[in-house]
Amino acid sequence: MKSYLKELNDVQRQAVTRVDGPVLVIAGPGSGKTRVLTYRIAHLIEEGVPPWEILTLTFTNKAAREMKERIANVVGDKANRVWAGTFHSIFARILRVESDKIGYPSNFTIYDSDDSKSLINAILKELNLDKTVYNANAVRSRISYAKSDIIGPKAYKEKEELMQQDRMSRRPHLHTIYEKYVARCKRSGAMDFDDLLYQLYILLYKNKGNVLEKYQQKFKYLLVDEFQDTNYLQYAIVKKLVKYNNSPENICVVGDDAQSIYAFRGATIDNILNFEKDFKKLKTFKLEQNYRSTDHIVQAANEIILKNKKQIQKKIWSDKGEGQKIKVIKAMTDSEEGKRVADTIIEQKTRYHLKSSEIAILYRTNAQSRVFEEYLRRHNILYRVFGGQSFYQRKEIKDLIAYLRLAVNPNDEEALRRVINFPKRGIGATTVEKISAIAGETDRSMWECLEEVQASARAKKSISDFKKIVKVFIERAKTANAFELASYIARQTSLLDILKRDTTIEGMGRVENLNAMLDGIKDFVENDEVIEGIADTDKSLATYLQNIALLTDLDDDTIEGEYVTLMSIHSAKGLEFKSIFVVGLEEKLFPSFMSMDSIEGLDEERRLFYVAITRAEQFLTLTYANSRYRYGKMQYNEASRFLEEIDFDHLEATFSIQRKAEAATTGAKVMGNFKPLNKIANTTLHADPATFKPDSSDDIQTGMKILHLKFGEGKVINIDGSPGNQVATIFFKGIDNPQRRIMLKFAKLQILD
DNA sequence: GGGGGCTATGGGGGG
DNA sequence: CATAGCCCCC
Repeated sequence: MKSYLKELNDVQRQAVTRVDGPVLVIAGPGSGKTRVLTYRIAHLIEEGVPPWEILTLTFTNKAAREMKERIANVVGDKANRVWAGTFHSIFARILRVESDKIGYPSNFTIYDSDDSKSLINAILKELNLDKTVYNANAVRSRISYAKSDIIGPKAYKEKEELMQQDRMSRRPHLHTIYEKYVARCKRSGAMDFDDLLYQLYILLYKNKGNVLEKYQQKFKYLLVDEFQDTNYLQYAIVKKLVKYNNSPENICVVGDDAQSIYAFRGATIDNILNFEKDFKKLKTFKLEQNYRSTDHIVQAANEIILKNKKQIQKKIWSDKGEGQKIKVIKAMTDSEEGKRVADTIIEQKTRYHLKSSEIAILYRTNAQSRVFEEYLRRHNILYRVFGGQSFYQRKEIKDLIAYLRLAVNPNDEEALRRVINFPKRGIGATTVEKISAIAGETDRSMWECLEEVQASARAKKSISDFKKIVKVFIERAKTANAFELASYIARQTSLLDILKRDTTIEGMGRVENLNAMLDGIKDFVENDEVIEGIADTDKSLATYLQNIALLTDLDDDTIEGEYVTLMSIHSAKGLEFKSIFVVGLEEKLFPSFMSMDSIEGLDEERRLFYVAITRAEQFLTLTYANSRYRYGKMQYNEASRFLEEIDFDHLEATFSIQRKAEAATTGAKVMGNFKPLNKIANTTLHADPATFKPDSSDDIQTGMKILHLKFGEGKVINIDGSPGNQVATIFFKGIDNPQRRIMLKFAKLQILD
């Protein structure tokens, strides 16, 4: 047996060595999914498959990069020639080569979501539609859904169901916006994120020049990671590539329905379910052993996911021992939550010698990071925040990028609008709208009709000056490399000088950012390492721009070191840490108020919670705050229902005792919120003064069941304070504020057992 | 056309 | 709280 096969368990090995025909791997968290994928690719190569005939599609660049590294560990340099990347980046690469077949230039611009939104807002204005009703985000997600279901503007209009929904949500003109949006992207030579998939599908579907057969031949083996997060469109493309007459159907998909957390961008679990129908010769493997977490964590995860309706039956298990119980921290305010988490991190670092890099704080929304940053800074703990605004979304960076985009593709309207009057050159909103109107009437890009506008002599002069400098950029782009051009533009447009005038700390940060951007471009140009095969050796500015459009700051692995990781749960998927803090476990925050009104929405939130806790190897801490600042207002929150869904046995004593008592008085572990008790339960044992015999306070110890003359039966949770002044924290079930602090030297307590 | 200051509004996850 | 949009004045 090949040595790498010995590193696999039986099921993993079967999944790796079954190379021909369709394979589905259902992989629970921590079950060695990446190992199976990478070893499978390595095995294919060892069996003689040329690496460039293998296509691996992932969701993040990070996953793709990691996979290549791990394949290289087994097969060496050949790993570089495997096609491995995100759906978006691989498809963008193909579209760059084939775009002429669907009427796009090869130097097409990729619109990010800000570009899409601003285009939608421009269209709303032109159509005179109320932007509170036609909210740009809502419109964008509607268009995105349509594309993900392969419904173009024309088909959209003909689908009565969709039109009905739009009328119901008082957005009857949505299809018009969609139609205009698509037209505007086209005439700008731009594709949004969904287009990278949608247009590739169109390319394969139209099959001009037998481009479909070309890629069916090219990619003999296909692998898809995180298959549960694919949408209808992605699956349709995959099928186009591997399902045809006499196809060997060499496709392997890996996924876990329980970790599907991207329904909001069109992902559907149906793809896993349909997979079995679409590929009759399918062989399914289930990876159920968890190699990551200790048992309390694994079992808690199992219990939680059971609450969901739809799922593929599986039971995840671990042989790592029962491990630590899950700690629950209840804080009064968000600020206290931050403090207690920082304190706990210090404690874990000293008591268990955890390194910062082994710890992560995970939250539902990126906005929650601030308090944790504050307290970590106070404690001098290094941290790094992922997500939120990425480097390339900063204003100063986007401004420079907009000029670069124009130099590559002057039809790019969003770029043009962004910089036509920045820095100020006297082309105001009125003039821009006039240009836009001409463009709309004649269906050309704004760039093409710049000088046809009726305006004051001064405005016309400004416009022709603007056109002149952009033309210079376009010319230079043909000969100069990306770095030379970018530096030239930064100087010529005085972007850098303007920033330098701002001497505030933020202003200086912006100068640094712009310089860092220039350095980044320099790196891109000067990195002349040529990797044989398909690896990117294209140093053109167009390629650079398309690359960075698809980067997130999760992909920035240049910063290495000892820091605590702060990120959203979504971006933590696929990662693991010794110690995980899942924070902000409150109703309306997690689960999010946006998802609370439907079962499907709640189920997805629950899967998200499942993903969150299964990131932990040894320590899991769940926290919530009674009140927190949100949108500048104080909000009062109940603890998340998800906390209730974990069996008490997996929780640390304090919290589980409290919860047990509450469950006893409320009658059940019902779904919903647990509020402070306000009734005295009739089951509570009250002390009878006649038979009450207090024991000596010196004998009271943590964990004892005791009887108190006034409060009744209780359990000692903790004893602290200096000798002679000891204070016991006792939980009395069935009274208001059940947790009481009692001075032992005065207390009259009878020990029950 | 440009700039400052005020008010209203939205508010999630990401490629 | 952050941002967009508006009004007003230069």
